[in-house]
Amino acid sequence: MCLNRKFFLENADNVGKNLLGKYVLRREGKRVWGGKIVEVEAYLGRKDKAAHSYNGRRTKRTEIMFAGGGFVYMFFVYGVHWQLNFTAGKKGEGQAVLVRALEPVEQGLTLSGLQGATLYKAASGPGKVCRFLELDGDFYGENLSSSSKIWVENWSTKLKDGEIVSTKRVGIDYAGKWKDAVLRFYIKGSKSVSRK
DNA sequence: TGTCCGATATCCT
DNA sequence: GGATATCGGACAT
Repeated sequence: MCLNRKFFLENADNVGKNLLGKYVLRREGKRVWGGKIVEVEAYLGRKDKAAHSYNGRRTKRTEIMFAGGGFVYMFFVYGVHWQLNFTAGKKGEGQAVLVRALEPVEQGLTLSGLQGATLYKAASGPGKVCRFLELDGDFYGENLSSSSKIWVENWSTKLKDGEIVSTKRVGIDYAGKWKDAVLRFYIKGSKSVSRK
């Protein structure tokens, strides 16, 4: 079943944890592929110095963060990489969840001949997620639904607390006290997590 | 394990 | 016009 808007209306830390084990799917013509979400980070919006929406900053780029949960927020970093986020929370809050890593799926879905380490590392980082899913700025603002080119399927049972590892977020040294906030979550033991 | 650095969209002055 | 970025691959050590 495709996750609906309601799923994304909670705060980003809850949405992030709930997304672990769910499946991001992509469709391009007849080809359908995707992966299990195994690593995420939450950005809490206005109060969170690490978030692009910190202090309510609204620009062309951040605007979608304030639309409420359930939209795709794409942005570009380091001159090379796109990043996939899902907006979260209520309208005006500026919350989002960064999708940091996927385990590519094979069952009934097309995968282009990847196996072994190449397979489980194909989307083991936020930049690689976008390369694997063939996402770029054109997906900015996309509505997450099964009639779209990107959506999230709820194929798994809820994870137990013991299966989730929580840590600080990555690459946000500029964020003052917020750089130490425990808002990164990943599935314990997954080979596709970007770093231990 | 550590350092280096790409190549550009977006924001700021 | 200038600075910076929610990273990843390469190569040295």
